[in-house]
Amino acid sequence: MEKRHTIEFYKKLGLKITPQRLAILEYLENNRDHPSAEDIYNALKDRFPSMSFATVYNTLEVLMEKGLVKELGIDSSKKRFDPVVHTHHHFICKKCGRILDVERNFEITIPPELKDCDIVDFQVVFSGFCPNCKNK
Amino acid sequence: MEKRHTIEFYKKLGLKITPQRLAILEYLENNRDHPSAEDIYNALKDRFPSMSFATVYNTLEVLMEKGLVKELGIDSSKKRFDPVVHTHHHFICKKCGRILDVERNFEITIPPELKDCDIVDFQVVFSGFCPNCKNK
DNA sequence: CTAATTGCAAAAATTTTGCAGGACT
DNA sequence: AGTCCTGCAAAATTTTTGCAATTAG
Repeated sequence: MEKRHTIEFYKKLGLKITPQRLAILEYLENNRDHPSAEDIYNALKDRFPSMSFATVYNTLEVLMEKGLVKELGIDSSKKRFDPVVHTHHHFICKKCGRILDVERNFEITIPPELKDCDIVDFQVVFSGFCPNCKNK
Repeated sequence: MEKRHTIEFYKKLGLKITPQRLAILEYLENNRDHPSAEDIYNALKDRFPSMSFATVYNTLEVLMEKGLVKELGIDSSKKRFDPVVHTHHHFICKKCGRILDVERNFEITIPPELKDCDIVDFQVVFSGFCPNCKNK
């Protein structure tokens, strides 16, 4: 897969490169855990003890504006972020909250009751219990 | 449609009937706005000035345990609740947050990458702009 | 009478914001 | 140099919790 969260890519967008942002980019690159803001913060605070939530949220905000990250509303307890922005689908574990990717093409036609809406996107969300949780 | 949020139904589940709960039941009955806890609280505080969030959340909790209400993880800014629990799908407006029901049967087979998961449910979430917001 | 429920208020958890100082181009 | 970014702390939102008083069955 092509690297997208790179310095070059970032510079092209006219964004300033800071060590904190680079670390966030690096953390997100190819990340498939659908981290929350706190996950990102926790993952980086060792290397950047001064890292603040403001920076994490600010960077995520910028990345979302540039289309490099999507906010997920799948986990009702907190926002999760997905650096994989092409259309794909998800599974969420009702017990541990783990979110898995589902890379599949579902043939879905716009339903008639939404004919007056401007549909931008759709996604399928499966829910249930992940392999780790299903036998407990 | 059969009434489900009735006193009889509620009593059968062994739950105590209080005026507050009745008001919440009545508010939810046939509600298609996918209200948040605050929406419910606001809708009822005139009639029940002493109504508290504890009661709203507590009642929703109980209703969820009994399978009469589902928590939606569609609106990433807050939890929304749906008194319509049979399988159906949704559209959310990216601008105003309105959630519309989509009553359709999508033919979706469990994808291979989830073969080791215990899938309980799935739903399709469309997003975009509702009729009110799409031309602004 | 007993156990469940309410309301209040405090706390917890998550996200947003203002602003001064600092870093990037 | 000028603008954007960071970090801190405070605030705003949403949700949860403990507990005493009340109420339903």
